Amino acid sequence: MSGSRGRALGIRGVAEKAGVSISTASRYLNGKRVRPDAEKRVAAAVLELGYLPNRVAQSLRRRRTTTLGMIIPDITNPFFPAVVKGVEDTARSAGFAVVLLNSGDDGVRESECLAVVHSLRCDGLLMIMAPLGAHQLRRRPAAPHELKLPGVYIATAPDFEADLVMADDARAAEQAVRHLVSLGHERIGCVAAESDLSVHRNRFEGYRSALRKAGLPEQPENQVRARPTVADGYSATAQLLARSPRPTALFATSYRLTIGVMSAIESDGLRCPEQISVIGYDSYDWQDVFHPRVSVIGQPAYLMGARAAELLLARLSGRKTGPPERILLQSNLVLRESSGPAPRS
Amino acid sequence: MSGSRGRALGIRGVAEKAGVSISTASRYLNGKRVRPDAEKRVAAAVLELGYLPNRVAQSLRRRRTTTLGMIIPDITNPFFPAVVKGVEDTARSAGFAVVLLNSGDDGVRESECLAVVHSLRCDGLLMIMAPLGAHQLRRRPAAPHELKLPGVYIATAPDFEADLVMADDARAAEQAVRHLVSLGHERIGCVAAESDLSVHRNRFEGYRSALRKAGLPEQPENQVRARPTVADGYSATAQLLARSPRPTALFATSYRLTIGVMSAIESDGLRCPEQISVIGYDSYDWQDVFHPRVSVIGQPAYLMGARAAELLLARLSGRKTGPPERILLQSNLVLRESSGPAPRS
DNA sequence: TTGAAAGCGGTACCAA
DNA sequence: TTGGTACCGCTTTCAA
Repeated sequence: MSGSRGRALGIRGVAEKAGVSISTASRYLNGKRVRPDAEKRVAAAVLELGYLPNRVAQSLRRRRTTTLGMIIPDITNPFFPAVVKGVEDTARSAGFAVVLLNSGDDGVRESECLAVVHSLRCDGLLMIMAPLGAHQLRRRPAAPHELKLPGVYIATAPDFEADLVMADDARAAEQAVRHLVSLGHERIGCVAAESDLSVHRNRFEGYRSALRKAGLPEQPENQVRARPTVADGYSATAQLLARSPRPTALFATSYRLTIGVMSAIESDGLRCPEQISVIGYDSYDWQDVFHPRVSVIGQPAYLMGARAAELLLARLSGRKTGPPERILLQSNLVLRESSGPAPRS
Repeated sequence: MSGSRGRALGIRGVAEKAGVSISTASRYLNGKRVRPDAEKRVAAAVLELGYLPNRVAQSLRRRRTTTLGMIIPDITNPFFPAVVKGVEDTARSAGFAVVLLNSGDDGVRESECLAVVHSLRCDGLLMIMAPLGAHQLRRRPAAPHELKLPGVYIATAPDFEADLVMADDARAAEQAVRHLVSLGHERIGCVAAESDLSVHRNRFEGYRSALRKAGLPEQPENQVRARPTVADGYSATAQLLARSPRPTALFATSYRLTIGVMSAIESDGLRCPEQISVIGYDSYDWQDVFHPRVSVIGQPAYLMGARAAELLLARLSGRKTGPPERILLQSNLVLRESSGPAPRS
């Protein structure tokens, strides 16, 4: 009746009830051939006892846990859930469970997370680096590659060779700004995340590159860096808006910054896109319905997670060998209504 | 130099290098008293070897994994990340890691998740039930309480006694609708999640209760149920809006439904709140900046996760005993601009 | 094919 | 206090 009455007996109990040796039970459970009648008896015993193998014991013996660690800055940032989902879905299809750790945008906590993953003996690691203090990673506990822990980095590249899945940030940013240029904007500001992560550097470079290619001046006075929070995005934008002449378009390099930018624009009583255009980062369904409908660069978040997990799994199974791979996924420009023609001066 | 060169020797290696027995090394590592010089030598060996205890082995022997399973419908629904964070933060402070599983709103997958948690021998379970097919939970693998797996439910109550952390959905919904009434609305529609989960039932009941207490008619023609997706929220709302006379206010019982409702309203060319008011569910920072600024009921998501984890941890440690506890947390009505006076007919 | 037995890396009991 | 050792539950030789 019940699947787990009394103390769990383990495989020993199954073997006894089936009248076979532990070895035979184990073999059956692992899909190896056993004599037909034994097969039936073991199967029956398993069912009756509601037996589920103890993965802790399996892990100890097999020296693999079929478990993946995933370290992310903060699940509360809406970009991450989709990549986590991508990871989880593909990991689970392969029988792997994932342990999720939030580093809290903090380099030292990130190191602690790494220690947990190591201590748990996860077979592999999916890592999205923290924006602040990522350099800490180079201290003890060591970086993944020093731990010889198979790992793939997501979204942002570490400063050593490693498997990596990232979006084409520079290209996408450049395209976004080029679009602004094509709309007639000449003073294009940038509210950039203050971070030494490659993601953010690349986005900023994409912005500058677009300016350059368009023959527009460097305009450092229209660029400002901010910690990637709504509040800091707001004040950074307020600064920019105070300039005279002020920019007619703004590019924000992260989700929270985008919210901050829009908020500051509204506070200033500016109409978007009539008086000022903006293109932000990361795309969500609510943006299709709330105003101003903000134009953004959308990242293939789910896919990034899925591809990263696939690569890691392939590495673990030995299906894939060779030098570190770098997978570049395409972002796409989602044009909504916050980007319009430059106002005539 | 390196923390993990060559094959890991384990505690055995530490003991050897320190010139003590394995037992002594183990004792030291577990904070028990050992003779002072041994203490120093072991500490040095640990450092030099970069030794980190193998939690798999510890778990097998101690029969506890210091690991929590957490099953949620879909991390991609923005309500969940905050509760996950609450869980993770408090779990980690207590030395617990959390394994995150998405049930995908699907009852049978939810059962599989449960099997994984069981197989992994997680010490406890945090469960947010899936909206669809939750009844499946009563099949094999059994429900948590049948597995004798300590667990606390979050957000929605199972149909048996269990530790539980939930928001005061009925009260909050009633308050929201009462507010609409106080604004002069009489035809108040409800776009309710089609689900037998207690969360959703309670919200709907809160709505009806407010109507009743206000002496307003039942108006079933203004109520519609929809699967909790943006698309279904949209079409359900479209239906409601086609009625004549149409409702002057709408209450949506979930986040995605709220988006769908706003979208349908806009498609109909209705101005909100001038022509129609709405109060939705779940509060996010972007709602303060994008229009219409939607009024919603905000749940204490992070706190729900944190309290649930606390309770579970207390249960595991034996600090807390006794009958199932039911923790009720307060939601709050966030009035923004989508709720205004009823239009004069 | 099958069963006995040796571990996997720790913990904890027991005698010294 | 310390060291020797059985054991946690399962996998995997190895010999029969």
